[in-house]
Amino acid sequence: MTGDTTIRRQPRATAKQASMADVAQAAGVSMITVSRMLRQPDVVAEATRLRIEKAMTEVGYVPNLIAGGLAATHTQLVAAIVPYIHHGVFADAVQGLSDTLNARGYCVLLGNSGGSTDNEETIVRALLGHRPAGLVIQGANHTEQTRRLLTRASIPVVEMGTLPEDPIDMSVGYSNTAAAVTVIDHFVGTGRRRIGFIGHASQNNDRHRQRMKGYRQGLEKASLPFDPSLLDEAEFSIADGTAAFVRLLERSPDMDAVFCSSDLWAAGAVFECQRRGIAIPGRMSICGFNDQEIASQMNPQLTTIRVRREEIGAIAADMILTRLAGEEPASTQVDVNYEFVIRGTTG
Amino acid sequence: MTGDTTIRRQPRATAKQASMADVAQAAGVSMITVSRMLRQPDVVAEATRLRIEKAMTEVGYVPNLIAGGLAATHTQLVAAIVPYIHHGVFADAVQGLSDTLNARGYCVLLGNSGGSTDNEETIVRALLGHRPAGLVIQGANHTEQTRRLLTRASIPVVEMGTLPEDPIDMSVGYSNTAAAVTVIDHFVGTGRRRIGFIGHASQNNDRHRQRMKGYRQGLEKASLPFDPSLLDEAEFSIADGTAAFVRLLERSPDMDAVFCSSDLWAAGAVFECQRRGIAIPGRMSICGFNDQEIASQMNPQLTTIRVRREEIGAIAADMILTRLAGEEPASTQVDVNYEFVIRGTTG
DNA sequence: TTGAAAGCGCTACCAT
DNA sequence: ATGGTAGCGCTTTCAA
Repeated sequence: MTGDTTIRRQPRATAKQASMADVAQAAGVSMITVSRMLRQPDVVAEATRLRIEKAMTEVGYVPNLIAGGLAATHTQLVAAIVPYIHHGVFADAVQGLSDTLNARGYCVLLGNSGGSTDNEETIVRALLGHRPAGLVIQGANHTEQTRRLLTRASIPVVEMGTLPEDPIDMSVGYSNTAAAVTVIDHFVGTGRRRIGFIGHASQNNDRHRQRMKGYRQGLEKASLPFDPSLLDEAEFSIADGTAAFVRLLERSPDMDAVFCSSDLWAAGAVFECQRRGIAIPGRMSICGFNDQEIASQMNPQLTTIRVRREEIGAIAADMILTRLAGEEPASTQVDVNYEFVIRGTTG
Repeated sequence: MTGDTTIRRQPRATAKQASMADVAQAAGVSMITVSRMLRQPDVVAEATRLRIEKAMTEVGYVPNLIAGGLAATHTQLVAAIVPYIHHGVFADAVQGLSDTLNARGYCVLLGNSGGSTDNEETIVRALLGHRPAGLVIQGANHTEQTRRLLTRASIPVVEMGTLPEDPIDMSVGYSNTAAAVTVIDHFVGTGRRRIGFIGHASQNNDRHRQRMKGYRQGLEKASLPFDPSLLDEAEFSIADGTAAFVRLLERSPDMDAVFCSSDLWAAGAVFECQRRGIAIPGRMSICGFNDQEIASQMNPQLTTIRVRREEIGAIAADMILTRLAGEEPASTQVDVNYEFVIRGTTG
């Protein structure tokens, strides 16, 4: 709180960590042999290896990946950028990414954009500073500058969660538009005519924009009119879903179905119907998106679009890893597809 | 991509990223001036600064933090280790951590332990290799070797989510035991005598162990017998909560209350009661833990223990940051406390 | 206010 | 199978 100027090297006034040189000395070999043992153990003689291993535990050696990264001009880091890590939908993908990467000795450098493309640009720049070996980013909606940074970095990049028309590099996702059309088809097929839509407010959210597009396409297919009063928006919470649903109901009391671009919002709508005694799916048909756990557990169970998010993360990791191994992935634009899960809230 | 031997400075096939030297040259100053401009802009003359800034955008410079970290022997990285990032409870804390850290120019290096202390040790070692400036870790249950690694690293360490008896360094959390006692007191006070408990199977999960301890203390306080047939375990899902609840009910049909060490399990129990027509809270009183969003949104709303998880992450970040600034946090063992939220599932 | 030299701890590239 | 020598791109003294 005070002492701005005085002591400079106090914070890390610490016993130095053991370096590779220490290990080498303790094992009676040269540094490079230690280095090799770490990266290509087979090349080193059995006896030498044992001596080095002993020396390493003796001095408590933890390899300095920073120095290694500098020397090798590539790190063991993969950057992952999502809007919010505390949203289950993104966290699932990061989990899949992290698990796959960890198994191969890579670590995840995490970035949150907060759902803003400007923040995203800032965070991309910050992460790139750490010279990650690859980068995974949610969505395909980025600033021009972000795209430029990513291209210039000349590292493998994966956009996930969508199928971008103009990908930066690789991508893994599914068609949000097609998924939305599937939902509307189902509503129409079960006799619904006044179908509402709850999407996300942000202009930056390409997933929700595409679902909205699918919603409109679905209506057109069925020659149903597009009515803006059947549209509303929410943030990422159950409560917001409830609020949007309530507004919709006030504006359009004849609404007989609602497509929620998130299970949380759909759950909010279902809970509200229960409170008001609105019959589901008799009077109101409700469909969510994502197949988060709540969807299959609540009563009635939610009809929704299932997306295997951890798999998306894992595939993204594999693509990065393949490129880093100097190979080319079998496919650089992977469609993992979605699954329409019909349950109790529609019919 | 070909030419292995010919050209000298072409190790990676890519257009080289601009370096500080490039910026210096473009701006007509020495490298060190560029370096200074980045770290202490006030020291550099206005005119020089402008020239350098222009040069930086011209060449598209992204500072190499790896090189910087090596030279400065400390990085802009803070490691965060949680059991699973896709569990909302942990993701919330990481979000708070990440936001606070990002604002100060630090990035989060993420590690998942998968809930195993052995994995945790592996991941701690891996993350430490990147020489993070600090490290935040969930819980206080670690292997001896992990503790040793963390101590030897001589960086600020924060254990979060509990109040450890024997902290490695700093900590921020709350008393899981006291929270559990509070819940049992409430059950007893509302006339319950056969109180069940659903905890987590893992021996590595100290939070749940402590809640179990609180459960037993609460029973003792009320002179209620401890009955193992009122105990069951679950993994982290609503469905698991349902399953555990069902088993409990079969074993002890006279159970009149259940304390679930996670809102998800409590939700699973509530949903099951709804299916079976068991009256809540009349016949069955149910309490969760965490106050996740579902708790306040479902019908009936869940009685639970509220913990401000994002705040825990933010406080952890602040403690690390304070230490890195060479100061000592006002308190190194912070109790953020919990809040007992009584809602519709008990009474 | 700016600069020159000397590494940070490791790996790449050649030798042996 | 093992080692020597240069750097990787920056920051840290110390000087000017």
